[in-house]
Amino acid sequence: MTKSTPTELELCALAVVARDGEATAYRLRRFLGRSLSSYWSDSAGSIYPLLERLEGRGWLEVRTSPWGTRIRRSYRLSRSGRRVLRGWLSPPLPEEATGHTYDPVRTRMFFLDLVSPSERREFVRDARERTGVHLRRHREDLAGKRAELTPWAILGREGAIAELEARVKWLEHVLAHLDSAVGNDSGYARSAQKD
Amino acid sequence: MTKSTPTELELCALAVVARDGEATAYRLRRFLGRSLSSYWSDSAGSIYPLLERLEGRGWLEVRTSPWGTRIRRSYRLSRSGRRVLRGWLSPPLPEEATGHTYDPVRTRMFFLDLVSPSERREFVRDARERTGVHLRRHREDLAGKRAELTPWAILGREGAIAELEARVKWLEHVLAHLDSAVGNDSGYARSAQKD
DNA sequence: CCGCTCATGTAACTGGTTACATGATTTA
DNA sequence: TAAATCATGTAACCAGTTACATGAGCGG
Repeated sequence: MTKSTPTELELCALAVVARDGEATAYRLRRFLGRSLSSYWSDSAGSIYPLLERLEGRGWLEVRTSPWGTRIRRSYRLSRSGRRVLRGWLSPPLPEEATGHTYDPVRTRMFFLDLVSPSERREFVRDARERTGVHLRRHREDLAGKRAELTPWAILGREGAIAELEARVKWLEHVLAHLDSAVGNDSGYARSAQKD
Repeated sequence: MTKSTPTELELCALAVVARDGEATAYRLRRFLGRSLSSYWSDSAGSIYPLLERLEGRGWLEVRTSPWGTRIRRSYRLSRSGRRVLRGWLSPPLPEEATGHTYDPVRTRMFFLDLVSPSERREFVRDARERTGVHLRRHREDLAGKRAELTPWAILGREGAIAELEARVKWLEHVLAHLDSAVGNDSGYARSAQKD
């Protein structure tokens, strides 16, 4: 029936429409824009075509109403859209969805031997520092909004915090390793010349 | 000088070339294909144009040699490529790089009230189960290869394991919450009808 | 000489980004 | 009434995916 598997952004859009009963492109943009994650973008250039696409696939129904010289489009979940959404929230989760996520810091870690020991240390320290900032921001956000959040939003945020905590701990583990390991810049410098 | 910030895949390519001294598109593909993460793809359609692009920007130098009727292209890091690579591995890390990662399970968690309590439970149980499988796979992989890995590869893998452990713990926390919270299907069914 | 792996590509497509453009409504 | 915010879009571009196509070298 439906060929292409929907993207996460598309599914998230369906979920927002379902949660709110109905939604406009603008509402969806605001929702996405409020996210603390850089993964979600609220650019008009992605949202407007996306909703048209979902309507084209029959997952959303559009209701238009005049609005000055323009047209206001409000979307509701169709029956087949509901089905897609339920599938998204039901086992089995796709294989890739439960693996480790993509972490730019971790990727760089694999290649850290390409720079000098002192640069490594600075890199890891910086990473820990900045992750700590994100962590604090998340904790404050959760503390401040706790009362107005649904249990699911709270659990979700706790997940993000747990992930950040794990990363800080890991980076401290790396730092400890760096301090204990042999490695002085002069030794590196010699070998680096050769390459 | 250089307008567009390079993608992570491009930077990773530079790093692989630097690590190996020189590399062909095929070597890079194999490297990417071996990754346990679904983030990295080894499709020819991305790799070959990517290396051409990097050469066009002056970050890689190509050395061609005849190979039957075809041409073999081997890439080495140029001086400016080395500079870009060092920037990648030096503070300050970009803001987005140190935030929480994109986690498909967590995203779904925010919308879990759209399905019934029993479906929620099944979803979370499935997620925990599958994350556990990934975790075990990673632990085995690390145990098996530890001897042949560089310290950086080991630390990187430990980071992935730490992240997966944190997710399992979080999902168990969610599960405990589900068990303790009120929530029976009949109650949900009634309110779900209305929407 | 057959099949496998090593190896090199191309073409069509697509989802998302960036940058631009503008109308309607509310608030100070 | 001016500025801010709410709201709706478009067009050019681009990285990466999917699917296809094929040559080289080697072991049985």
